[in-house]
Amino acid sequence: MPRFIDIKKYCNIMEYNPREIERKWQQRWKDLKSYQVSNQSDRPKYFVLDMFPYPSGAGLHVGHPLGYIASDIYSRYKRLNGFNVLHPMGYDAFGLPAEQYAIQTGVHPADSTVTNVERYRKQLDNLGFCFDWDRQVSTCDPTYYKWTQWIFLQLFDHYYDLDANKALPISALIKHFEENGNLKINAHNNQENTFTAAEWSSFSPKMKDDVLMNYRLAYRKTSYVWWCEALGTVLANDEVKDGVSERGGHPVVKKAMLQWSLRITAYAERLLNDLDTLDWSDAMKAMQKNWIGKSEGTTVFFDIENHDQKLEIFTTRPDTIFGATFMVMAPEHPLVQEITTSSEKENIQKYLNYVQTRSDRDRMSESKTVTGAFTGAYCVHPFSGNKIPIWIAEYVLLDYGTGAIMAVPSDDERDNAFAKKFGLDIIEVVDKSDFPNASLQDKVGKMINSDFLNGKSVKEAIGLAIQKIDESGLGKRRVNYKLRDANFSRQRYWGEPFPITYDKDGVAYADPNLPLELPDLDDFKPASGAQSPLSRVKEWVELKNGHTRDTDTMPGFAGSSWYYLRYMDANNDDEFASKQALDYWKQVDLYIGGTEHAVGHLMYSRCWHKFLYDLGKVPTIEPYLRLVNQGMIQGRSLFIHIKKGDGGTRKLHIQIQFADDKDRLFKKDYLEIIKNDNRFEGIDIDNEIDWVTDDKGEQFTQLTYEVEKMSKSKYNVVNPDDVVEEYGADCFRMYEMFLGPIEQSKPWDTKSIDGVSRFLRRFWSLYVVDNQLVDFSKDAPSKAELKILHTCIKKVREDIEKLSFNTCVSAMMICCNDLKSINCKNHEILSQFALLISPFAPHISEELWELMGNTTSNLEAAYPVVNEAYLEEDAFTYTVAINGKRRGEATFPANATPSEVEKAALAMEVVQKWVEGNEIKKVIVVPKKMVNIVL
RNA sequence: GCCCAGGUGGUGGAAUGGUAGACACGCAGGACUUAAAAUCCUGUAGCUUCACGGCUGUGCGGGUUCGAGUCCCGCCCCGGGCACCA
Repeated sequence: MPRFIDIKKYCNIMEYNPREIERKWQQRWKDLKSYQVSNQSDRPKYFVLDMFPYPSGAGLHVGHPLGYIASDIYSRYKRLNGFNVLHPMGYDAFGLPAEQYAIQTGVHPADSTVTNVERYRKQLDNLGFCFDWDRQVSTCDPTYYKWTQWIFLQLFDHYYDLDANKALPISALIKHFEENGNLKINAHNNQENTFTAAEWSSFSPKMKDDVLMNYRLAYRKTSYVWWCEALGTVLANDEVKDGVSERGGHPVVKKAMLQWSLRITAYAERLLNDLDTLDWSDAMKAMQKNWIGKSEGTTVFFDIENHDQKLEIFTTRPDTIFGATFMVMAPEHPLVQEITTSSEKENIQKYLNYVQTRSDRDRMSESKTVTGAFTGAYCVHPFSGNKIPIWIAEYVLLDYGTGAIMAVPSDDERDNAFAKKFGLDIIEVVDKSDFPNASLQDKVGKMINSDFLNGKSVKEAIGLAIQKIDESGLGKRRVNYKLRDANFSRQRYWGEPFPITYDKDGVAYADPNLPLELPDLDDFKPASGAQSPLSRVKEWVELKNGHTRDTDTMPGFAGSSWYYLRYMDANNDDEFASKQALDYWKQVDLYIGGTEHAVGHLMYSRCWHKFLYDLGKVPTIEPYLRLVNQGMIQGRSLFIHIKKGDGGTRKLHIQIQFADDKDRLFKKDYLEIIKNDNRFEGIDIDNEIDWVTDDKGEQFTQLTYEVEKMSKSKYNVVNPDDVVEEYGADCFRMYEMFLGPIEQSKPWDTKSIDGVSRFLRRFWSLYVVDNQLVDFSKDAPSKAELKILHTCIKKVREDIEKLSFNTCVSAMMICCNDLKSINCKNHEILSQFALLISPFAPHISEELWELMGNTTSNLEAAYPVVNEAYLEEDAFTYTVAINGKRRGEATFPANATPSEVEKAALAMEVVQKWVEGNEIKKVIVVPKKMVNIVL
C-alpha cells in the first residue's frame, strides 16, 4: 500500500495547540471585559484576595503564582456557582529596593516602578487570571496614597477610650481636659503626669501638643530605633535579622530619634480576642497570639530599706511570693543609680559598662550565660518582713512589665540559674510531688512554706495572693502584652509623605490638603544627620506661613494595611471607598498568601480595620475571614564539585539550564559558563573537576542537587514565561496545583510537568480525534458514563472547597482515563467535563466548550452539580480478613445483610483454609467495606 | 529552650480508625516506526517462591482496638515561628 503524508497533521487547526488557544481566549476575555466586576448585583458576593506583591526588578519566578493560581481557581469556581466574585490585583509599589536602585543608577523610583509593574502585569496576564484590572491599585499612586494619608490623619486625630473601648476624636479628649484635666479619663496613653482642668488651660500650645501626643493613636515620641547607616534609614524590628538589615545585610545600630508611632497596643485585647472569629490555621493564630503575648498578673510594690522609693515589680506568679529570695532590676532601670550603696558602686558601674558593650546580637546568642551584679540595697518582703537583696542583670528587660522582678529561684528557671551562680537562697514553695512530669514553671502543685497560702493549689493561691496584694494596697492586678507600638517613620524618599506640618515651636498640625504629593528629586541618598532625602527639598519643606513639613515618609505597611478596601471601589475620588461598596463587599472572604506576613502585615492590617470600624467607616470587625498560607515553591539548586588540595571538595552553584535531565554538566557547557563567571577563575579544569566520558564519547561531570529558596543568587530560578511558552498556561496552572497540597513547601521540578501535559492532550483527544471533532452522541448518557462523571464532580467540588487542588487534578485525570477506556462520545457528559475543568484550565475549557457548539463563554455557565443517584453501587467488594490480616475479597450485593455477608464469607475457600482447626471467636462485618474473622 | 507543622516507594504525593502507596514522574519490557520522537499497552515497595502464595513494611519504641499511616504515651529527625517576656 502506498503511504501518504498525513496532510491534516500539518495544517489542521484542531490539533491541541495551547499557546494559540490561550492567546485567543485571553484576547477575547479582554475584549468582552469578561472579568469586570460590578458593585451592584443580586448575586451573593465573594471576595478572594491575594497578598499584595512588591513589583521587584527580577519579575516573577514560578513560586510567585502558586497562590494566585489557587485563588484564581477558587474565584472561578465561586463565580460558576452563582457568586459575584471580586478577585483583584495590585502593587505594593513603595519601598526600599526601588530607592536603592535609584541611588545606584539614578533611575527615578517612579520610573523603575512603572517598568516593573508593566512586566509583572504581562507575566500575570500570560497565566490567564481572572483579575478585574479596572480595580488595580498601586500604593505609590497619589490617588491611592491620598487615602493612606487620610487614614493616618484620622489616627492622628483620635485616641483610644478604654471605657467606650474604641477610638474617639481628640476633640472629645480636649473637651474632657478642659473640664476635668486628665484625672478621670480612662484612655490608652503614655502620659506620665496628671493635671487638672486649670493646669491644662494654663499649658502653652507646645505643652498641650506634647500631652495630646501621649494619647493620639498616631503620635510622636523619642524612641530608640534601628538605624542603618548603609541604607540611610530606620528599620522596624522585623526588618532586622541577626543584628543586620534583612535587606542587604548591613550593620545596624540603636539610635534615639523623634519618630511617629502607631498605638497598636491599644487594640491588643481586641486583636487577641477576635482571632476566635476567624477561620485561620491554628499555627497562624498561635503566631499572632505569641506576638501579642498577653500575660495576666499583678504588680507589687516592695519597700526599699533606707529609701522612700518603692520597687515595683510585675509577676504572673504572685502565689510564689514567699519564695522570692532576691530582686532583679534591668540594668537600665532608673532606680539603679539611686539605690546602689557606695561599697557596690564600682562593681555596679563595671557591670553597666559591660552591658553597654553588648549588642542585642551578643545577648541573644549567649542567652544562657548568667551575669549580674549586687546593688548593695535590700527590699523588705511585704508579708514575711525578710530582707531581700536587690541585684541587676541583663536577663531582666526594661521595657517589659515594670523592668524589675521578684526572683523566685524555686519556680523559675532563669532565677534558679541566677541563684545558683551567685549563691542566693532557694526556698521551695510549691510541692509538686503529685506531678512528677511537671517542669519548674508549670502552674501545678500545693503551696508550702507560704504562710496564709499553705495547702492551697497553685491556681487557688494565685487568686488569693492577688486579692491579698490588692486589699493591702501592695499592688494591682495587671495585664501585660509583649506587643509594642509600631514605629511609623522612615528616613527615606520612596514612601508616603506625612501630611503634617510643624510651627516654630514644634507643634504638629494636620495638613488637610490631600494628597500631599512626593516632590520630585534627583538625588535619593539620605541627607546628613540621619535626615530623610526630603529634607533637602527646601521649597517643599518650608511653607509660607512659617511652618515646616515632616520630612520622613511612612513605612511599607502603611499602604498595605488597607489596600483590600480600596479594591472595593478603586476609582473613588471622594472617599477611600463608598459606603455602598463597603456594605456590599464587607470584608475579604478568602485570603491567600505566605506566612512571612504572619505578624507584620496581618497585625497592622487588622488594627487599621478595627480603627476604621470604630469610626463607623467599615461594617465588619475583621478584614480577612478565611486565611490560607501557601507554601513556598523552592528551587532545585545544582552544584559542581571542585577538588581542594586537602582532599575535600568545595561546591559552586551551576545555572540549572546548563544541566541535562540527569543533572550532568557537559564539558563544552562548562567552558561556556566560565567565560562570563568569575567564580570559576583559577580553577584547574582537568585536575580539580572529575570528568566522566559517556557512551558517545562526550565528557561530563555529575552535579549534585539541594533544595533551596528560589533566587537569582542560587542560580536556580525558573521563569513561568518559559514554562508557559513550552507547555501552555493551562498546563502550568494545573501542574503547580498537582505538585501537592497548597500549604506545603515543595521543590519545583520541571521534568514531571510532562504528566500534566500528557493529561491535557489526552483530555483534548476526548473531543478531537485524528484532527476531527468527535461525532458526539446526543443520546442519553449511559449509566457507566454518568457514574464516571459524577464521581469526578463530587470529588472536585469537595476538594475545591477544601482547597485541596492536587487531588482535584488527580480526580480529573481518573475521569479522563475512565471515559477514554469506555470510548465516551456523549455530548452531555463531555460538555459537563469540559466545564468541570474550567477553573483549573480555563483556556482549553473555553475552546472545547465552543467546539461543542456553545456560542457564549462558559464563564456564564453553571458549575456541574453531583447527582448522588448516579453514584449508587449495585454491589460492593468486601475485603475478607482473618485476625485483621487481608486474605481475600468477595463481592456482595448492596442490599446484602451483615448476616448474609458473614455466612457467605465463612463459606469461602480461603476462609475455610485459615479457619480449619480453629474456633471462630467473633466475626465483624463492616457494611460495604469488609469482613474480619477473629480466631 | 518554647510554640506550630511534618516524617509514607527511586521522586512528587493519595488514603471519614476498615486493611497502604490513588494520581503522576521515573524506570523496565512490549506495540507502532527504516529509525527516532510522539502515542498506546504491560509491569514497577522490599524479601521469598517456578508458580499459587507467604512474610515484612507509613521515622523509632511501647499502648488502645477485631483492625492503627490515622488515636494515646515516650523518644529521634527535618522545616517554620518566637526567643532571657517575669
